[in-house]
Amino acid sequence: MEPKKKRPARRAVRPPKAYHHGDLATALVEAAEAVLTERGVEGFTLRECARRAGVSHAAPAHHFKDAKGLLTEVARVGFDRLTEAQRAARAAEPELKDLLIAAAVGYIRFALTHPAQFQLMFQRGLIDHDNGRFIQAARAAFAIYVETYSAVTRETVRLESEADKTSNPRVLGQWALIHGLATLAVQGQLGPNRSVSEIAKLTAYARSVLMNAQKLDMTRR
Amino acid sequence: MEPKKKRPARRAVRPPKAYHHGDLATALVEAAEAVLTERGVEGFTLRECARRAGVSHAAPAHHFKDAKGLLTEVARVGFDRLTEAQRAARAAEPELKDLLIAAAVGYIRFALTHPAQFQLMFQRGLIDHDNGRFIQAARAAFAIYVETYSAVTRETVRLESEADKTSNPRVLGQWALIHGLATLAVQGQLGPNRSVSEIAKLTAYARSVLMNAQKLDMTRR
DNA sequence: CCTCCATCTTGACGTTGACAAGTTGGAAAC
DNA sequence: GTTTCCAACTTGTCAACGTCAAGATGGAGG
Repeated sequence: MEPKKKRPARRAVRPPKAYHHGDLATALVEAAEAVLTERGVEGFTLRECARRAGVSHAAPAHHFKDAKGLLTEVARVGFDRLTEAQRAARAAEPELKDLLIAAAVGYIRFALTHPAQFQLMFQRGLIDHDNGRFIQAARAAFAIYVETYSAVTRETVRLESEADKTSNPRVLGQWALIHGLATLAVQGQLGPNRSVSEIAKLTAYARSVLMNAQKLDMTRR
Repeated sequence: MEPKKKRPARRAVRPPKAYHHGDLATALVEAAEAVLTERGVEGFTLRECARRAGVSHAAPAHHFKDAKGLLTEVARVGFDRLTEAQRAARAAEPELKDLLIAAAVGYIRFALTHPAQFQLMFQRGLIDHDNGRFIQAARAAFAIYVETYSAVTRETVRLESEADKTSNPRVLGQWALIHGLATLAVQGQLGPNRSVSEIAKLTAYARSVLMNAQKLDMTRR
């Protein structure tokens, strides 16, 4: 990335900042993201990431234990982005009643614009699911949605433990609907996408599906 | 699969039947399924499959072009099983109004009992999505659901082209909901599963979510 | 200036998917 | 019933991968 900004002569003491390379950890994460977008999840290679970062093939081991470690970090960043995507989409929506749909569209748009990352984030085996920071990031992404749901429906939904995700069938149903739409779209099961116009069309579809579901939800309440 | 039926002395001319090995193609598919269940999608190895089938590492190439070819066939078989699971679940349900939910539970139960296969079936990059037989099998699994939906709701839904999947927001929404539940459950996002009792609990949850959704759907109609 | 250690490199090992070339054995032709 | 032939399978090889071990390097702290 850009060269380190402050105190070019002396680097800060501890945190992962400037070393011989500059900041290999983040450089590797960015390289990994690029590889994922270009070659997909199954085309990911640790050595390729090292190559793009301009270091030897064994260098990553000093920042991430192994390939799974790097991928876990990439997934964590992905969840942060997903959280932010929902937050931004929600913020851009003026109508209170459409907040949930806006967040959902943000969710789906993220999935469609970062398909490989999205696939990685929800894939067992490639990620260390015991990593605390990863767990926290993943939970935050869901929490945003619960929070929005709560705001729109006036229901008080708290997310205290993992089990709570399954405790409210209404929230679970909504989340599953959105996640299902996102995964089906990403995997091309809803017809070929890729192009920007197709993505727009799909989010429009998603919007109508969600509108429908929510209207029903409201009708019943 | 079963040994050739006619003319035990003489093998039929063309179709993949008994060779030196017996029926390597199916043996490889079965080995692949075993590897997937034991080691997961990312632990899959062509050579391991060959080993389990008792042949050399290059033997699979004569039946499947490459690893992707074998995995595509495994995924195709998986879709056949998914179709059958839905059909069986539906057949066991006496109440007409609950047919759709029964099929959906069959869908989710399949996903939970064959997690690796399910993940493979809906994963880009590992599968040849241009393979005709695969496409047909995948479409059939969805067609079962559309058919059931149609039977329950009296709506006439035809599945003529790929684009039709996205044409009816009602069907798409239902499918997405179920698929979302299945994928989230498989990836452990709804809490740890694995155990049989957990699976039962999850399908019960799914049933209630679906009941809720369908009741709303009915209310509105 | 010197020392130390995190960072990075070099080299190696075992394993993988794919390819090429050789072997085998049963069906078909004679 | 012998021969021919070719699909099915084997052996050998290659580049690339992830991981480990051991060496090199250079900036920070003494």
